[in-house]
Amino acid sequence: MTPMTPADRRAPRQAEAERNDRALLQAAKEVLAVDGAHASVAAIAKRAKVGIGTLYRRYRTKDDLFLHLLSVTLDQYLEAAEAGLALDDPWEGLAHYVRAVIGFGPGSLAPIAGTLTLTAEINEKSEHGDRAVAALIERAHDAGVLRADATAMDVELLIEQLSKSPLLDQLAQQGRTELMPAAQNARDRLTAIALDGLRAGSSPPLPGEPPGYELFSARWERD
Amino acid sequence: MTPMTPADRRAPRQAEAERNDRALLQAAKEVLAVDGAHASVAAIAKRAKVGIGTLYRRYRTKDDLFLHLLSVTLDQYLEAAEAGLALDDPWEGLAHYVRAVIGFGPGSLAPIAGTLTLTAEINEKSEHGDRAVAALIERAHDAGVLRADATAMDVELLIEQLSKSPLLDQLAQQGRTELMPAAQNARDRLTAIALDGLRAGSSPPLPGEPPGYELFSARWERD
DNA sequence: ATCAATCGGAATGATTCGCTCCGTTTGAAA
DNA sequence: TTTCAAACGGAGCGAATCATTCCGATTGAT
Repeated sequence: MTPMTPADRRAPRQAEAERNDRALLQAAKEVLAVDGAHASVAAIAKRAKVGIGTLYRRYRTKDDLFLHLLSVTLDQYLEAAEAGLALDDPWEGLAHYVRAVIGFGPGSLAPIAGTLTLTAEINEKSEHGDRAVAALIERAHDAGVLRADATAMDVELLIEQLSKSPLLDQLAQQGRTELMPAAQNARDRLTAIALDGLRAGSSPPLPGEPPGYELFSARWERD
Repeated sequence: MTPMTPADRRAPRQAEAERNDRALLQAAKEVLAVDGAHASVAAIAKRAKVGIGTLYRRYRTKDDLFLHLLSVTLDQYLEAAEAGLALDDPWEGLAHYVRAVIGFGPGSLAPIAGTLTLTAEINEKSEHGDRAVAALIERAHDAGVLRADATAMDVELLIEQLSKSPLLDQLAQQGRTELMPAAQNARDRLTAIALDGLRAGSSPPLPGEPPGYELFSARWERD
C-alpha cells in the first residue's frame, strides 16, 4: 500500500459531512420560509439537527450560507426550465417548469435576496434562467396554448405567489408531518387551477396593463 | 353652559387618537406580513409614525393588539361574504368575495393566530364567516358556474395563497411607493387568472382527493 | 392660564443574536 | 490496539433587539 503523509490523509467522515451540508441547505430553506429575513442560524442548525459549529465550519458567515442557498436554487430553476424546453409539447413544457419550481420547496428567496450583496456569479445565473423561461413562454405563445395576454412577468409572479405555502410552512414548523401529504396534494390542486387559468381559452382579458420588468428588478436591489 | 366636573371632561384630542388607532392597525398588518410572527412592536409603532407609548396606552400587550387586528379583519371578511351573497349573479358574488379578501391587504393572519390564545368572540366570528363562504360556494356550485371538483377548502386555500403578496410587502417596506400601483395591478391580473381557473369549463379534473377540513383547523390550534 | 388627555421616546431588564472556541467523538490507517 | 486528522456539538461572549414601563413635553377645549 502506498505510504501516506498525514497531510495526504483521505477524509474519513466525508459522507457524514456531505449529508450535513444537504441537511443545512434544506433546513435553511425551510426556516427562511417561516421566519423570513429574521431567520437565525441557531434555528437553522437545530432544524438540520447539526451543531452550530458544524454550520460555521462550512460557511464563513450567515450571509455566506444564504448566498450558497441562492446559488443552488437558481441552478435548480435553470435545470427545470431546460427540462421543460426538452419536452415536445409546448404547454406541457411550460407546465412542467411551473410545477417544478413550485414544488422545489418553501418559496421564493426574493425577500432575503434584498438583504444580501449578490455576487456576479449569482446575477449571471439569474439572467441565464430568465432567458430560458422567456424561451419557454415564447414557445407556448407561438403554439397558441398560453393565453395571449399573459406575459412572462405574469407567469413568474404567479409562480412566486404559489411557491410559498403558508400552510406547508406552518405544518412543517409544528412538526405535523402526518398532515403534510394532504397539504402537498392541496397545493397541487391550486397549481392545477392556476395553470388552467393560464391556458388559452374564451376568457375575459386580464385587467390593466401588463406588469413591467422594473417590478422584478426592484426586488433584487439592495435597500 | 352645563357645569362639568373634571372627570366628565370630553376628550379634547379624540380625533388624533382615532387616526392613530387606525394607523396602528394598518401598520400592524403590514409589518406582520413582512416579518411574520417575529414582528416587533417597535417596528409597528415606527411604521404607524406613532410613539411606543401611544401603542401601549391603547393595547395592554402586544398580543392584545394582534387579537384586536384579528377581530376587525374577521369582520371585514364577513362583510365581504355578505356583500357577495347580496349580488344576484352567483359567479359575480363569489368573485367579489375572492377579490375583496385578497385586496384587504397583506395576507392571511393564520401564521400569528397559531401563537395566540383566541377568545371565544374570535372563534365565533371565524365560524360565522365560514358559514357565509360555504353558502357563497354552494350557490355557485348549484348554478354550475364554479368547477364541480373545487371545494370550499380549495377556494379558501387559493384565497390565502393569493392574499399575501411578497412583492407588495417588500415594496412597502422599501418605501417604493411609486411602484405600488403597478404591483397592485399585477396582483389583480393574477387574481383574474386564478378566478378563470376556478370557473366551470372543459378542464382536466383536479389531482388527488379534495383537501379535508383538518388542514384548516390545524392552523388555528396552539402549538 | 389651566389641566386632563394624549403624545413621543429614553430607560430597563430579559432575551436572542451571530459567531468563536474548545473539548469530545469518529473511524481509517498503522 | 493505538493513533490522530477530521468532523462533531454546544457553552459562552459581547452586541443587538425584545416587550414593556415611566415620565416629561405637547395639545387644545375650557
